[in-house]
Amino acid sequence: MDIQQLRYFVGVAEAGSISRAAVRLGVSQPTVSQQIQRIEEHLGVLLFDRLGRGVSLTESGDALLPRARDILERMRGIESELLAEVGAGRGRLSIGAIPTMAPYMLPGAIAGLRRAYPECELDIREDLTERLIERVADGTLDIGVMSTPVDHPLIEMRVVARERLVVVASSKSPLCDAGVISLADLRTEAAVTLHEMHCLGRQISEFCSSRRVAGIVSCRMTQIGTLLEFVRMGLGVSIVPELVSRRDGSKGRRYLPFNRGGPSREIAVATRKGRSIGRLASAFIDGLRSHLKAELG
Amino acid sequence: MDIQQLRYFVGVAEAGSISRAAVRLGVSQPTVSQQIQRIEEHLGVLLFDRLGRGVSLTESGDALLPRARDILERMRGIESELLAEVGAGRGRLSIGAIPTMAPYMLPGAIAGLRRAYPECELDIREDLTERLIERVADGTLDIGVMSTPVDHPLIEMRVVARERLVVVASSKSPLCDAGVISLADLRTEAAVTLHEMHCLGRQISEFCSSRRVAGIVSCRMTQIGTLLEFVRMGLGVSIVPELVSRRDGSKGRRYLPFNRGGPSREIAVATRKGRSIGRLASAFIDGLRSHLKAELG
DNA sequence: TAGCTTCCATAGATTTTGTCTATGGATATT
DNA sequence: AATATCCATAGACAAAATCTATGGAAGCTA
Repeated sequence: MDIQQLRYFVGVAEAGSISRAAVRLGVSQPTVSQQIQRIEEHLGVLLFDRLGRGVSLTESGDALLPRARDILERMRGIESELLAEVGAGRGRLSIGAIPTMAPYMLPGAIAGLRRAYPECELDIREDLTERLIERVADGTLDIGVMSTPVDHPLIEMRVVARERLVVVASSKSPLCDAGVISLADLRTEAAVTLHEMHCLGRQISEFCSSRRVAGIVSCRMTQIGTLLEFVRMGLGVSIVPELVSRRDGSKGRRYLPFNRGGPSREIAVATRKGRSIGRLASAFIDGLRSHLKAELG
Repeated sequence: MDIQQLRYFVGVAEAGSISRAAVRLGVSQPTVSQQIQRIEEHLGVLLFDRLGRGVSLTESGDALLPRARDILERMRGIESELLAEVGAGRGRLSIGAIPTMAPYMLPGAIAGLRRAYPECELDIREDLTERLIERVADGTLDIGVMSTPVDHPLIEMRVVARERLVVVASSKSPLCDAGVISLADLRTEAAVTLHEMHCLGRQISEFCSSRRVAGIVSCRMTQIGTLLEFVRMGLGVSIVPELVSRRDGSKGRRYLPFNRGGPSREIAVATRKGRSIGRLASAFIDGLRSHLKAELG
């Protein structure tokens, strides 16, 4: 049984006549006759009594009518509701971010998303780059927020911003007097760095070694928060992303920019290659980009 | 958009792959590909991302899936539910009967109907033959219970029984001694008869005049009940249908059959010509027929 | 009652649509 | 790098929906 046939059936029931229904439906009378016959044959019951002057529903036809109307109604509703629903951003978006970005970027980006699509469901996950890449590749995550470079055949990367790295030191440190840091300043400082399980940790150590800045590394932390505590206690200086400073209300630390050619990292969004970007995902990326633009200039 | 297309869509969504879905659905892979494309074109959105290794739902596809499932479910349900509903006799049956039959026949016939189809809705109406015929002809009534003859181009009559008419007299009447009445007996009796607005009234008066029995008609009643009261009070004898006697618990009256060649009336069911007889209507007619057979022999 | 109109069903032609086979290009898998 | 898998396209074929033309039955009108 076919949608078209149901349409004809309802048409005939409402018109009370096959030929009148045919006119309304914009087809020829035999067409309607034949399709009605086909439904009747398919169901094995007569749906209309042919009365010479039009037709009238039989008991079975009467039972079918509301169901047919219902289905047609739903079919009609599909398109508009579908677009409305997608447009309203109902639906789920799963986002992953690396630990050195999540706390500093997601809240701002998500605030923008929620403003545009209040009804969306979000699923947030924090994990290391490699794990995030796997999840995006296998479809578990829609979006991964991380740093470049990432090389995976199934992953497409979109760079949304660049974030400078800055030096953080105890307020009592003599480095603070300079106001601006040059690479040479760091050679003599004790340093507290992030563990290399984090891509940020690797980026910093690569940067330092490439510039021949082999500071005295005393500790490898797994969280930026811990790192900051060590710095405050004067156990060394460190290098952290610029956004960390925006969030730090403590008086015990000072953040010092590099003078020029200082290190930075790219903030990028990873998606599954070939997969279309939904409106939610798209809105999130936009929100992230504009949030970072506002914060980082 | 087509049911078949929705079926393919759901199939692909469940299989996660067009070719696997094609196998499950028992059609070729290009068939499914093409129909999916057709829906996408029709809706103007992509429903699947082609990932090289199978496909996966887009945001829009995800929104469509539950609706598509819903519609398919309802389509699948139509046939079985329809037959079940009609089979269960859910639905309405409107019955009309003439006043000289309704109280004596409908209760018994309807009892049988309700036993078979407890869920049916009944709409009972009592009216004179002419009015009933109109209602049946225009479809307001499904069934009319009345007596022959009826001649109307849109009405089909089914005789279901024949009912003898009997004489009713006061217990004190000398007629009671005979036990069986001959026509000659009536010539000398005062008679109370039914108004000729009732077909029964006309039938009786025709019968009498054709047999040259011109009784002394003292009154024309519009209800059999009233008639019986007059008889009990000894104001005359009357002729009533046999079934009336079955219902009469009073000691004040006696019912006396005619000896032979006595009057009778046909009990018939009127339906709209060309209109199919539903299960409820059919069950009612059967119930009426068997009830009358039991009561009248 | 005769004639006209309306209405539905049927038949055959035509077009549209659904489906198939064959094939090519793109993407994983070994 | 070779192979296998998967989806898209093209062309052929078959099924179906639809159309026009026509016939028969039933109401309406004079």
